Amino acid sequence: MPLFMSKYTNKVDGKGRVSVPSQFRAALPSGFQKSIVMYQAVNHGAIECCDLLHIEKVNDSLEGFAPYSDEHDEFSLALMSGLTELCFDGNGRIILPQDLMEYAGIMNLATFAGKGKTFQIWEPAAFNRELDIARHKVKEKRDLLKFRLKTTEGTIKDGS
Amino acid sequence: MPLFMSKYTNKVDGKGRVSVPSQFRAALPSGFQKSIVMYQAVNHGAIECCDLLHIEKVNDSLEGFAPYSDEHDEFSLALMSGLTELCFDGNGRIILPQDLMEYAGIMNLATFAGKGKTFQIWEPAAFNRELDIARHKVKEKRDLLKFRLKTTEGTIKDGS
DNA sequence: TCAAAACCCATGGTATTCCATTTAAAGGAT
DNA sequence: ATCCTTTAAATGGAATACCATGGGTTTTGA
Repeated sequence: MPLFMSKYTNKVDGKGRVSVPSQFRAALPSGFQKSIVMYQAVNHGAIECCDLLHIEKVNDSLEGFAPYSDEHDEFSLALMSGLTELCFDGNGRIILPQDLMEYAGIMNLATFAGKGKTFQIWEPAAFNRELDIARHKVKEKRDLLKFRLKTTEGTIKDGS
Repeated sequence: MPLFMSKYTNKVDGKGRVSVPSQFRAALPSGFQKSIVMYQAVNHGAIECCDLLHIEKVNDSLEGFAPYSDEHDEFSLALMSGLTELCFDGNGRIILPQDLMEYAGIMNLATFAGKGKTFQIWEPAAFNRELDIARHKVKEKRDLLKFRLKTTEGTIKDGS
């Protein structure tokens, strides 16, 4: 499974265009390489991004709720209405929506930060601050991370 | 699988015409791109919309009830009699029915909000209020959402 | 006959596509 | 390792196509 990793800072032009790093584009699942989906990150002033396949899985999981239930209504509205699908132009660029740029405080530069199955887009200075904080948190809590091993059956169990 | 996502606010002209966002029209299943079906949202003062294929599936699911049972009677009547099918004009617009506009409190602007397999049409201010509520509910209930993984056989089982 | 709906065309703005240039990375040879 | 060549990626700007919107005209059906 290809993962989003490393970080890249690219320019945002007057139209709001940015090049998505080619490594990130290459990490998109086959059949889903035409676009990415983005939304406000829940815990930070940043843009969170993933591929459309990931969104389809989330949507499928909504079927766990009865179709006319309050929960289905609340989750589908809150999750799906906030999404934006952006297709790449011929050069691998997207146009950042105005509201998301403002939410993240992005002006002329955008930092793409890999997070594994997703990645984020930050205003560069804000990203550096947050990265610093995250590293300190990880130092404190490092013992909490446990490796999980995949068995051949595809199920998951705790490793040693 | 195409999904309705993101949100768009369009004008309603004097004739009650609105452009359905092109992204939503493009998300309609092939063979069902001439019209959409709408009805009063069950839980809110909003218009709920979907494609005709979706309605056919809902209708199929009514066969889970015995043909002359009370439930079959109640559900089929309640769900199907309130539906309105609206065809697009040459520019991708529909004419909102008067009663549904009043039910949703829509005057000059209409907000289209994607919900995955369906979407809703709201009076813009009412939508913003409801979105805020829905987001809070989701934060409280977020543990209820369980990812569901499709197996290669096409059946669905709970994942971890 | 009248109003509502369907159809048609025109416009302005926005988003998409295309091409040209610059910059950076990768590979080979000295 | 250094320099040069080659390729790919990122950037800038212009041309094009699409879409939302407004208005008008014809058709439909009550």
